[in-house]
Amino acid sequence: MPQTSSKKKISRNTISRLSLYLRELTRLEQDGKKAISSSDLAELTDLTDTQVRKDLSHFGQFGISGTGYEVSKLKEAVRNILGKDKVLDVILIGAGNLGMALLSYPAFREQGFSIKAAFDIDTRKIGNKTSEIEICDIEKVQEFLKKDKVKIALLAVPAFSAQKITDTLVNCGIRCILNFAPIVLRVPDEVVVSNVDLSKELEVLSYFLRTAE
Amino acid sequence: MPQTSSKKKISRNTISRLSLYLRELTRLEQDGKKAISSSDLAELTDLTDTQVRKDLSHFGQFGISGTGYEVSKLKEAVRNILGKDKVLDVILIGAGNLGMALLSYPAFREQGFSIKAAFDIDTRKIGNKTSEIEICDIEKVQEFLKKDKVKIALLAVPAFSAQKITDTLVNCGIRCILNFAPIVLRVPDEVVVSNVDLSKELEVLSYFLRTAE
DNA sequence: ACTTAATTGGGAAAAATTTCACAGATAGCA
DNA sequence: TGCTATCTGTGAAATTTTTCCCAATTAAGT
Ligand SMILES: NC(=O)c1ccc[n+]([C@@H]2O[C@H](COP(=O)([O-])OP(=O)(O)OC[C@H]3O[C@@H](n4cnc5c(N)ncnc54)[C@H](O)[C@@H]3O)[C@@H](O)[C@H]2O)c1
Ligand SMILES: NC(=O)c1ccc[n+]([C@@H]2O[C@H](COP(=O)([O-])OP(=O)(O)OC[C@H]3O[C@@H](n4cnc5c(N)ncnc54)[C@H](O)[C@@H]3O)[C@@H](O)[C@H]2O)c1
Repeated sequence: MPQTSSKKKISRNTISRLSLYLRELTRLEQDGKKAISSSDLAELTDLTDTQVRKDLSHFGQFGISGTGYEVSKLKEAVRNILGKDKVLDVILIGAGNLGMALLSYPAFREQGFSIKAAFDIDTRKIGNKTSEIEICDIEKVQEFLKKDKVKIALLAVPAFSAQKITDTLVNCGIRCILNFAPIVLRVPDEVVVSNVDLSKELEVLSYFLRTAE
Repeated sequence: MPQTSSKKKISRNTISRLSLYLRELTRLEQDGKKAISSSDLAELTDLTDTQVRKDLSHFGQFGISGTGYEVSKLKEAVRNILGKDKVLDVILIGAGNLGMALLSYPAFREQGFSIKAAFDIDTRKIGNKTSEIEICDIEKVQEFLKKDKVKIALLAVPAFSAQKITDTLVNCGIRCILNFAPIVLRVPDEVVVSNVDLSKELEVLSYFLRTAE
């Protein structure tokens, strides 16, 4: 309702596709490519040229009729749309098998995400250090968020404790959660959750495998 | 075009939601709940009651007017729709940080997925054993798939080698790929790919964080 | 047996998303 | 300069997805 900005609402799928464009544009720039057409970008992302143009058109005009898009200019534009002009700080909750994989994934930092802190409840893990990040006691997360206004949390704890932690995080100012636990989190309207649900993905594959036969 | 089965095409999103229903129904059954209404199931999955009923209606009539759904009956029905009446065999390609997390995740087996084999190219990893699964030389994957007709692969290799491995896997009969590498895979029409793209998810959160301000 | 309340299934309407189609812009070349 | 190729941006149309709505069904209470 209080849509502060003047823009119309953009769907999550549109934003997901922008992320794909950004990835390809980054590669193209590294490869020294100067210009690209919507149909070539569509080819790279397995979409259609009109889809590409329509997606971009929600945010402005970035191309030149007859010529296409300048790679580095479009890349910057998409980066800005996605809010990647600044480094994006995140915290990690749960340094188990999955959490540790996330912590030691160098591409996050390269892509402008910075894991500022990691928290766990297991005393055997607290104090360990990986990739410059020390794992802290989950009890300290409240205190941490009072000082460091991180807005995004990666949630990699077991399902049974995910909701409780979520409530704490939201209370401490977390506004976005990337949730790996197989549970539908309850959050206030202003908090955004993305779910990474591997069982769901496998079941989708299972369904299509079955129906293809 | 050659739509073998008589059914109309069901969207991926519908199937994703069925997976959510299945998860909740499984919990409800474990908790001893006998019956549930579409609106209660919607509440649990953060959807609407009409969405739940419409999704199910594509596959038959599972409820009783005025009463709702019998939990165990609906659970079985959804399980069958998703092809989970049989154990689903998968292989893992790439036993790095992420691959090892997948390998040691017990919930997959509990949910009817079975990792039959794991493959890597790194000689330091080949021969190691985790959760009863020995990591094999990737060179052996072709041979393995000749004997074991596994149809689903979890692909957790670096992006630069993902396409090449994919071509091999598809040649050897793999029909579904759960891809963790940040790349759009090229596959023939009959092969289904699901992408788990964490950077994409984070960028979606970044966008919504920015626009919420 | 009758009434009331709850609930499904599915056609119809509404909303959202994708695709179509084309005017207008640009570059290359004769 | 004029012609042709190409390509964008965007309303309009088509398609897909979601929501609305209600007749029909069931259970429970009186
Ligand atoms: N590992 C996988 O491949 C995989 C796949 C799909 C989904 N998941 C999901 O991801 C989540 C994490 O999986 P995992 O394999 O890393 O599990 P894990 O058990 O290895 O790690 C969970 C970690 O969370 C910590 N923890 C528990 N309660 C906590 C709390 N209240 N506060 C802070 N930390 C807490 C534990 O000490 C542990 O270190 C789970 O919800 C799991 O279902 C994992
Ligand atoms: N770790 C994360 O948190 C994370 C997050 C997002 C995406 N990803 C993606 O998931 C994939 C795996 O990530 P990771 O962190 O496990 O990387 P990793 O480097 O730890 O592991 C990759 C593994 O693949 C193996 N490999 C390389 N080429 C191979 C080949 N041709 N055949 C078989 N095995 C091969 C390597 O030996 C290594 O063991 C990557 O594409 C990465 O971009 C990882």
